[in-house]
Amino acid sequence: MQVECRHCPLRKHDIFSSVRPDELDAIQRFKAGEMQVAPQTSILMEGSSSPQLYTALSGTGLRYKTLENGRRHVISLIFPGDFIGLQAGVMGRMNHSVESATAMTLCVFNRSDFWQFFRTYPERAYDIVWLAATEERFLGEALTNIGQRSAPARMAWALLRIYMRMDALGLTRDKTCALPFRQQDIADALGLSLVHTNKTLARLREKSLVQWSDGVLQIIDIHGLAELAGTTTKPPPVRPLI
Amino acid sequence: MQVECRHCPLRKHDIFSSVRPDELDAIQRFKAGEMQVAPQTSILMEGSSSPQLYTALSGTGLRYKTLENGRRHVISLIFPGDFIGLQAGVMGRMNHSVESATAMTLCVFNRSDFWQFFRTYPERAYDIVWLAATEERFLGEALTNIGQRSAPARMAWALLRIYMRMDALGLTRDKTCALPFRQQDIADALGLSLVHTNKTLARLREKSLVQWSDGVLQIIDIHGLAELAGTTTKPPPVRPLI
DNA sequence: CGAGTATTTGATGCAGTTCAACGCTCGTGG
DNA sequence: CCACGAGCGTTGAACTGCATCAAATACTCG
Repeated sequence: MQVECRHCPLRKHDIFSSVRPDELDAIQRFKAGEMQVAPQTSILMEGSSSPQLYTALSGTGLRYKTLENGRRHVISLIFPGDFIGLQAGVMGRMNHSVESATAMTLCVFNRSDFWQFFRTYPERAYDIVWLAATEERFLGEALTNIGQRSAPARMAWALLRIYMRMDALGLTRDKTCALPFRQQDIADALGLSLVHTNKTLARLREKSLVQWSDGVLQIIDIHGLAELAGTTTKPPPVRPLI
Repeated sequence: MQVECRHCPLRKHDIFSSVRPDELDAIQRFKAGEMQVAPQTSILMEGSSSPQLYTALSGTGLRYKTLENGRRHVISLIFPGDFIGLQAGVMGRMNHSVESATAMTLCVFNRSDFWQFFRTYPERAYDIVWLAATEERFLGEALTNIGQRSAPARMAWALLRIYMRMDALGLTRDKTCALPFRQQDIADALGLSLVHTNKTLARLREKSLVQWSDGVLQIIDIHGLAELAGTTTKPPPVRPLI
């Protein structure tokens, strides 16, 4: 049985902005269905023109690009509430691939309804621009992180980002949250080799900043981590949920 | 004297999609004025909440972020036709700074009119999403480039990108175009040191791929360059112009 | 129990950083 | 009109953070 939008479990979190009931109904009508995917399942492929767009309801995933030489770069991680496939929605084809890391539940929208929805509900259209601008902002930060910082700083930045986002979704307890990725995924996201990623993690562990093992991330010294990362521990901004 | 939108010199280029006359009038009304800036002038500051948005009419600039440690990362270069300040437009404040590289002419819009324009002209609102999605796409590519490729490949990718964009604007002649940046700017964009950037450029020159000196970029072997960069020489897609 | 996958650790090498110095051009002021 | 300094490009030398290679240790699952 599908979740009705007005009972969407995500909306109870403060991180998501509230919408008027009539607009919630509009989102409900826009929603074409739900989809369950197993871990490590391909959701969107680079170059493909998917007829569907998604919003992650539960579970985590990752966006990545593969290169001619076989390497890949993980562009960003996907958390519940993230909108997936905007590029396919407006440009017709994806420029990166999307894959689940854990089992995921996805809210499905038809691309063919996208324009109609966009035109009819300008406030929601604005939300979509907001999401796109926020993603742009994130990517700019990630670019800066990878381009200018050392491996430990990159790692600290990434782990802190992940933790703050999970925290905003109520998915943390006692400075601990699930981090269902492989070290290889993080390595590919930070532009580091797997070996060096592992050694960098070991150093952060020795310095009593974080602990990550068996898919569980524990923040031990959040301020030390933030200082190393060169960021603050400010929670992510309130964001729209489509 | 200001340029009227319907006589905008940029629109004659095929790279920009055409709009209906009545919509051109709407853009004209949205336009609040024009601004001339000297080279190396700050246009938007990170953290500021600018009351204005811009479109570059002529000249080039760059977006960058500065870090606590004094380093900076150049997120992207700005060419004529680029929309500037979307983040300030939708989120109220910029996450990066914008600065001119050459003298620039900017088309000025008031942020206070933005929502009204957005709501009234859904096709143009859609264009804005398109621009945001395209920027997101570019940043994803840049991230992949910096995260996974060697210095020569990064450099080749960047120079090729720049050249293709300039070409689409009719700003090239005989495989040659102006490239009004310092080596330090490119270094900061690619996450390389200035010294290594210089040496990498020297290597590309020795291999007869490109030549860049005195602010002029000359592509000598575009296919060799594309191969090194791991990309194609496909021209950038047709894009909207606000 | 064996195969496949993920994590960990050690050893070695190199791509890229950092430090340092020099040349060129241009603007400024004596 | 020349001296000086600032900014940018170039080059050499030394160092190092990270990649690469290699191999051992878990762990899961058929």
